[in-house]
Amino acid sequence: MVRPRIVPRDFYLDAPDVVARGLLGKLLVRRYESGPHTKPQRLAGRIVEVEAYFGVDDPAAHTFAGKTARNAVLFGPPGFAYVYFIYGMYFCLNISCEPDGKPGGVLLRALEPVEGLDTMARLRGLDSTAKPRLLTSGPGRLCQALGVVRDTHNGIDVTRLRSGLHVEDDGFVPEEIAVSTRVGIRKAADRPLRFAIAGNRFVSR
DNA sequence: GGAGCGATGTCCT
DNA sequence: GGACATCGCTCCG
Repeated sequence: MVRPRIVPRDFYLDAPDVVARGLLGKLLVRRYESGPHTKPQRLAGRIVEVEAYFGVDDPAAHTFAGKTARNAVLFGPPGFAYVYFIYGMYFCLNISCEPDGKPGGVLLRALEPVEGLDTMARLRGLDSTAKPRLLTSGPGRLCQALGVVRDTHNGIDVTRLRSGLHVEDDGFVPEEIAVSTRVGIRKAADRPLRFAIAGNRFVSR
């Protein structure tokens, strides 16, 4: 392992499938403050499952029908969080990629929890003895475990420490990447754009 | 352990 | 009005 370093904006300039593969093994880190007088805590998980969404020629992408108020972040510069509300209950987190003006993003689907598991369990409404797998295996679950919500996090820069949500590289490199089709979509459901660390227990489903 | 299904808010057709 | 990049519960094997 290397001294952890924040993943720079250049990393996110590439096409969604390239960025998606590259994100596997990186750490998603949240600086979480439970109250005004408590000191911030690090919540961190290793990214083990992602999906790529192309901007224009991908019918499954939120950006397929053009720019709207909701998806504007995906049309902006790379390295920003796109958080949206789904099924009336959950949030999902993407990171924008491609140059400014060209839409594209990567959905984070599962983490292997690394730091702050107790707090993650509490935020998920689970007992601290709950199986770690229930904390962050799934796009809605990982947002809940890290306290990621749209009001606070949509549009923030994940290449800045002060954002409170960033991605860092500690040198971990996955041995093998498993490729499959994306989960939970109807359109373009046959495209091989889901990537996961092969054999990792924290991959969803 | 897996299929089926209801909950529930926001956005665009 | 319908679809939705989900989850957790029930029921069945």
